[in-house]
Amino acid sequence: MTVKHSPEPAEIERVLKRGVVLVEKEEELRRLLLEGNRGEPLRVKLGVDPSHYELTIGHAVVFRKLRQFQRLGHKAVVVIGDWTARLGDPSGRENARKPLSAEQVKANAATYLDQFYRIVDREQTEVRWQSEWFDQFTLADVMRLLSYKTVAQMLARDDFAKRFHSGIEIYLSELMYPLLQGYDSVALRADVEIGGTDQTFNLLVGRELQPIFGQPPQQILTVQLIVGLDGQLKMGKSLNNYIALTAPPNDMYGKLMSLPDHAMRSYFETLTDVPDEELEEMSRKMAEGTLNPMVVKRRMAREIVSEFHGPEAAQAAEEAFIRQFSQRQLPEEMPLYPLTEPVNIVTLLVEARLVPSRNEARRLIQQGGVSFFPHGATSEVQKIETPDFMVPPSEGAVLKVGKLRYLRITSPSSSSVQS
RNA sequence: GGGCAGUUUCCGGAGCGGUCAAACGGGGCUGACUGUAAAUCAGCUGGGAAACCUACGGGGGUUCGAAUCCCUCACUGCCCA
Repeated sequence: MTVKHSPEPAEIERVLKRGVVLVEKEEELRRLLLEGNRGEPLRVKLGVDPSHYELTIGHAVVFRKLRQFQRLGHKAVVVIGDWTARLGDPSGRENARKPLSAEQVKANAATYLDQFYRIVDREQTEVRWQSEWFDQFTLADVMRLLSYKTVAQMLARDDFAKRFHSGIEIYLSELMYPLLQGYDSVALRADVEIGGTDQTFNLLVGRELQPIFGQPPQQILTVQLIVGLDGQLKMGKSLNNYIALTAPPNDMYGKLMSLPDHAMRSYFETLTDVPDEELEEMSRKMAEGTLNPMVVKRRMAREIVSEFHGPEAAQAAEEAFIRQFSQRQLPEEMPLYPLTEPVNIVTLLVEARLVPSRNEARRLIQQGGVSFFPHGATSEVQKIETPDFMVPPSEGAVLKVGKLRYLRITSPSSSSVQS
């Protein structure tokens, strides 16, 4: 692997600006990217928290940035934070987390990397584990590390400060977190570290630690965190406002369409390669009222789904979306449920797992949220008004619960004939 | 080491012996409107057909009856040393 000989300045600017919030010493990083690092690829570090493995498209923002570095010929260095996972990332968190078993960490890391390699080039990636160096650490090493930072410096970090002032507990182990993560940069001789804006403090600690250990300080670059489906809070699994990185195309498309308009710009910037000039123009036209935001959002959804699943899948997802939601037709794909004899609606909804409890099913019926299409797409809609309704075992009949939940009835005999 | 305050349903937070599955807000869900947007309006939001069961940090008690009183254990915050 070699560094690109004459990297395009425009490409470099894109790496430095697009979706980026902060570059510490931008000039230095630009120079490294332009002139190279004495012929060596830069080692671009990303810390991975193996207590999470269900990734969201929010993670993809950082991954894409990493890939941009790779395209310039640089090397991704991934650190699996098996030690820091035991402390729990204090970022925006309130409760201590249970420590994970070694096997769990390993399994999580494997799942994480599978998803990671959907975006980042495996060949240009080096994977390392914190335990490689921290298992060797002695108490003396720990003490030395602790002596480099003061309490006041640690409390400068805004989430610590907030917790401290509002009387929420902060464990000493949590205070170690930035130091351990920072030391990773030393162990790896990182040239650059990237992360979300919530990692800024941790990245800076790495930068401060390296010179103490006789290394040049890493450059740091943070990318925007995208907001979740609610349009307010950052996307996260615990907030249940996320789109999974592995979400199937139709699901991903639909969720993207449900984003509030104001979130579109940052999604475009961080998850697509649509040029800035085009984005400017779209913003302008929307402000003038000559361009319908819905059209823009479709473009956004298409571009992003295409990033993860390719253009054909994106196109198909768009068509399915328009059929189902704009034209209010039934979706083509839905779960099947075999039925041989009439079954009570409440029982069916629970057994088909469309609803978590019988009370919930009854509530939905009472609220007019359940409807029935006796003959599938071609038939009339029938609103179910009583929990005593019996669902007939008619092939192709469809149940709709709320806006998104569907079930198609099949009769086992006929489906076996078909197959 | 000592003193004080606290631990409530998904989250925040009321409740201070029965009328508590628990006010209110947030979130979520359903419906109306719509561009599956935002905003808005209305309703619902432990399980069970019901009897009733499970829930108010853990355990034990007092009482006809406890989220509410007592003891104890655990955890957290604050103050003094």
